[in-house]
Amino acid sequence: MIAVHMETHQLHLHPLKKHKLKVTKSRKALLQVLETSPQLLSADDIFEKVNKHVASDRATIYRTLHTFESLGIIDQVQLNDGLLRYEIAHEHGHHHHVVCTGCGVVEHISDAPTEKALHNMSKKLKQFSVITEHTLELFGICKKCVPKHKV
Amino acid sequence: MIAVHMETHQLHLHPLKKHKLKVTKSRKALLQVLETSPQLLSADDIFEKVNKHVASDRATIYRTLHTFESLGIIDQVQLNDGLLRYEIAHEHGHHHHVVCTGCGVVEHISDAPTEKALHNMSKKLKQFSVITEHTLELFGICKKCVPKHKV
DNA sequence: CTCTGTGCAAAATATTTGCAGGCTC
DNA sequence: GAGCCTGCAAATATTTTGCACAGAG
Repeated sequence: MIAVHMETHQLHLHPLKKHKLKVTKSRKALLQVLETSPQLLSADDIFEKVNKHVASDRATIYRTLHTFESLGIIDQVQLNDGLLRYEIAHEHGHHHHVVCTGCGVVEHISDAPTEKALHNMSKKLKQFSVITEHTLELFGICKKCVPKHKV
Repeated sequence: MIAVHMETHQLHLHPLKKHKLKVTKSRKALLQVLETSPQLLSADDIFEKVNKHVASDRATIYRTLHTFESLGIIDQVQLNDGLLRYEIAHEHGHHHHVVCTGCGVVEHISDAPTEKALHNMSKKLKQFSVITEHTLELFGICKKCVPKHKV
């Protein structure tokens, strides 16, 4: 148990020290919030959750998010509501999300056949010769939320 | 030529009369702008283009976009910059976009193999049993813009 | 003439920036 | 102690809303 705790602790501090960022309460809390969230969080979601632990300011949250994002500690995701959402950066590179419209829980996906189909399709385009990136997000109802919809 | 012009004219008026909306200068101009644009346009893009033809107000543009969207005359698209963009509603149902990061030109795509791959993938999800929708946008450089990037 | 649509102004929402003081290293 | 971070407040950007008047049907 102690080992597990220490390991988790290391994970929090590591990204900060690695990038020569100062370890502050606000930054630790923000990382903690993102690391433990099963959902993608907006800046305001993060602001509220962080403030349950430590007093912080929206400006600080926004600045911290920018800093972390440009250093690759976290990733931005644009869903269909116009708000930027954030998640801890995945080491495993390219992936997409399935988002529950009931509770917001997120499942990560990385599907070779889909990527291959996209690649094939891109070769058939009339006006384009180079595709540099793509966004793909799925929306559905997770197994825990299905019962609620049946009621 | 006259027939073509009349047909175009009919296309502008038709969606408005069909939904019992009053035909005003602002609405005609907004439809004209969207119909003739090779790009997806933001509210502000539309505001500026409309105002080259007729004097209009941002509030009117926003209200008109909401009205048209809820009646299915136009579609909203969320790209990766947080701004909602609009296009004339396509009769052909489900489709996606390829957007040139150079000039913004858009090509529509509707690819059966990709949709099939997505469908297959959705069956493999651990936490989800129902997928209701998805967003998919590709970004690249169109053939006209490729030379500019080589310079 | 009636009622929808518009312009103007103010409010609401989301994000950014300047500056002085506080905290990490 | 030096310089990065933060809190506060004000600025900016985008979208929404209230209201009185204008214009389409």
